[in-house]
Amino acid sequence: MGRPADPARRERTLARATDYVLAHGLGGLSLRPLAEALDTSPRMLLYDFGSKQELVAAVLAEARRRGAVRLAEHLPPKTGSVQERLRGIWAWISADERAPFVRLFFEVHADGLVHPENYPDQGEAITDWFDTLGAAFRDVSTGPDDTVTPTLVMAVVRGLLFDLTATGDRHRTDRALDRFAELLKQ
Amino acid sequence: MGRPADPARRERTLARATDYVLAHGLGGLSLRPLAEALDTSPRMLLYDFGSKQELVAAVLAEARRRGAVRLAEHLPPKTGSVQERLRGIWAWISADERAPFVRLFFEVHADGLVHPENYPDQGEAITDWFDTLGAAFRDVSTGPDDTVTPTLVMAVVRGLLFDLTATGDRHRTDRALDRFAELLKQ
DNA sequence: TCGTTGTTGAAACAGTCGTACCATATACTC
DNA sequence: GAGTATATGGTACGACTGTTTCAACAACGA
Repeated sequence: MGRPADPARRERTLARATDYVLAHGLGGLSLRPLAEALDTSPRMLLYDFGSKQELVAAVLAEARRRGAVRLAEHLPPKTGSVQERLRGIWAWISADERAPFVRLFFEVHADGLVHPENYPDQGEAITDWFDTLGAAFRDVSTGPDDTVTPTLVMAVVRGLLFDLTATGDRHRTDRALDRFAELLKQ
Repeated sequence: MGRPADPARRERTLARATDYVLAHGLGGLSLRPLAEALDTSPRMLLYDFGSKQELVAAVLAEARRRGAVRLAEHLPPKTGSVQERLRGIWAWISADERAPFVRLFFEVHADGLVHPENYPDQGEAITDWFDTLGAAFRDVSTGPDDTVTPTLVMAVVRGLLFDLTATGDRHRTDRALDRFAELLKQ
């Protein structure tokens, strides 16, 4: 009895809110401008998500879900040399289309350093790449439980992403990755 | 004639404000709490710095100045193997005492990605390590103008710092750096 | 039609923000 | 003392924040 609930509205809003956050960042996020960009009202955002904090949590979960999907779509190729695979990962993650994700990634990390209490699973966001990467670089690992190789590979990727996003120097960062690939081969 | 100006007050305030920002981060910085912690008033902060934006700029400049001094005090030892030098840099930069600097570093970078217009010299903060590092790792460089080696070394350090600050896993990150040092030696 | 449940708008609340204005106090020269 | 420049307190403004409150409307079953 009574009017039927419309769960699709929340999903629609969540999707568009995630777009908005990816485009504008988390830092200055405010309900009123967000609502206006989404053709809704702060009233409805709170109605659907309870509070701003819960909305942000939902948006971050959605962003991570999207990232995982995109990654799964891309990673399959396990063929080729170590260099080719490494270059493939770098080319993908450093492409302009990934820039909003990368930006949000860095923003969340930085905010997590100041307010760790808001990000109870910050560590997982780092280490959950390891299963995937460990498999992709099994031939240069020291063993099946080797976490050091994925750690180093991801550190290089993240460090170069940091450099690239700050300096915009594509040529230099590309060459540094090539250099690392050569070192790894030996 | 008239009351003499007291430039020392501004300097004192700047020093304490920098301490405060290093302790509390840039994100939620607000004049009133800052002033209270510094035993002054928002009125005086604006009197000395003109605006919040200029205050922040002054604080960031001061923080960078301090970091450069600390680095200069530490780096001199150019002796030892590549591994020893690399481990020395890592041990120093990843020490707990450097945590506030590292945190602010990541925070500024993330904010710079969202508001590039506020950080006209973001790139320099990355590349001005190169002269120092290029000299320190000359023996593994391909030439005197090699920017690839410093780029890769700093990427590893920053990437592992990212990992360490997010996961707190000292053991794994230390071992990853050792692994990189071995690769670099060959 | 009525009761019930979900949805939505408008407005207000209590708070914080950076900043400006106005008066006053302080420390100096003459 | 007067004159003058710096230093400071107090206060208020206008714009914003997340959130709440109250009312109305919409869609359904009985």
